[in-house]
Amino acid sequence: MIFDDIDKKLLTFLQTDSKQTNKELSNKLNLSVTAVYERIKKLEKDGFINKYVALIDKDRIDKSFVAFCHIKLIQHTQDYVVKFEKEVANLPEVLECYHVSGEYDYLLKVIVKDMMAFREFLVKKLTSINHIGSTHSMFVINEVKHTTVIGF
Amino acid sequence: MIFDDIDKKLLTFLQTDSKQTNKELSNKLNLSVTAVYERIKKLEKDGFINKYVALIDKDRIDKSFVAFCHIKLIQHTQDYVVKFEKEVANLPEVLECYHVSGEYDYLLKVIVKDMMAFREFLVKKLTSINHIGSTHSMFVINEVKHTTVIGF
DNA sequence: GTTGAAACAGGTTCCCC
DNA sequence: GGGGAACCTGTTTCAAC
Repeated sequence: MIFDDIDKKLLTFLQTDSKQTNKELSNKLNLSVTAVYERIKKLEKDGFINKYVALIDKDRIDKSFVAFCHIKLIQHTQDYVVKFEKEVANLPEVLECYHVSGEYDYLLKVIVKDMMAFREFLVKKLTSINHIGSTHSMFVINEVKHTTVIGF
Repeated sequence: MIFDDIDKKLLTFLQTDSKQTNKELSNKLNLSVTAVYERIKKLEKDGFINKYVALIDKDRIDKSFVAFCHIKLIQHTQDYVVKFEKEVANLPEVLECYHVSGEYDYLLKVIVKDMMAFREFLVKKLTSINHIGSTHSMFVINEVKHTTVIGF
């Protein structure tokens, strides 16, 4: 299949604002509305576009506290790993969880109301998961950049 | 202003899939289409919803390599900090940049094609920014969870 | 890939309760 | 504040080039 520079531009536009009309996009891309429509459908069908979502203001809904948690497991048997990953994925406070290289096994991005809520989360939810060896948390002092737009 | 449980549910639905019709949402929320429409407009106007975007498959566009970089600055004068943050924010490979507590000053989420591209990025772009003292990179081995949905 | 037009669906407005 | 119907804008399909 063909995936050209116009598709790349189109994806960039849609990653920035998915509520633009096909007419607006057709102007920016110097294409007809029909061509834009067909390209978008192709990008959706071929799995380039996963989904369309609303991004909300975390401060506005009282989730201003962001922290990153390093986690080390006690053991790394298949059983332990699978169970840990499953339980972590089910925690709504955990937006992201990665298995990473380095001293620790996992890196988690956690979002809660405030420091107190974070303490709650850490004690009641996170460390109550079995198999966790040690954790190390970093608090976000300031968000310098945060985008969902992947550039080309 | 009022921000009730229905609004919370609505935000959760929109964070998951913003292409749902108001009719579908009205069914899920047991409201009329008009009520859904007005609530969404209110949430947009009041800044709860920042924007609507398309989320794309990073592997599909050859950006499969994700790394987190810890960065320590040489100095922390206002000048240095402002300049560093500005330059980092301009790098398209950097999706997220946080000023964090702990041993290092910043934590960056970087996305590129592969390990070689990451090396390029590190040597040519990141460390060519002045004022950087030291860096420490963690590579993502596996993405266990990655969502943009902030829960209530 | 383009244009134009027709058909349709959904968003938007208004008036009612 | 919510519901129903009319209106209007954008999407979708299709034809012909």
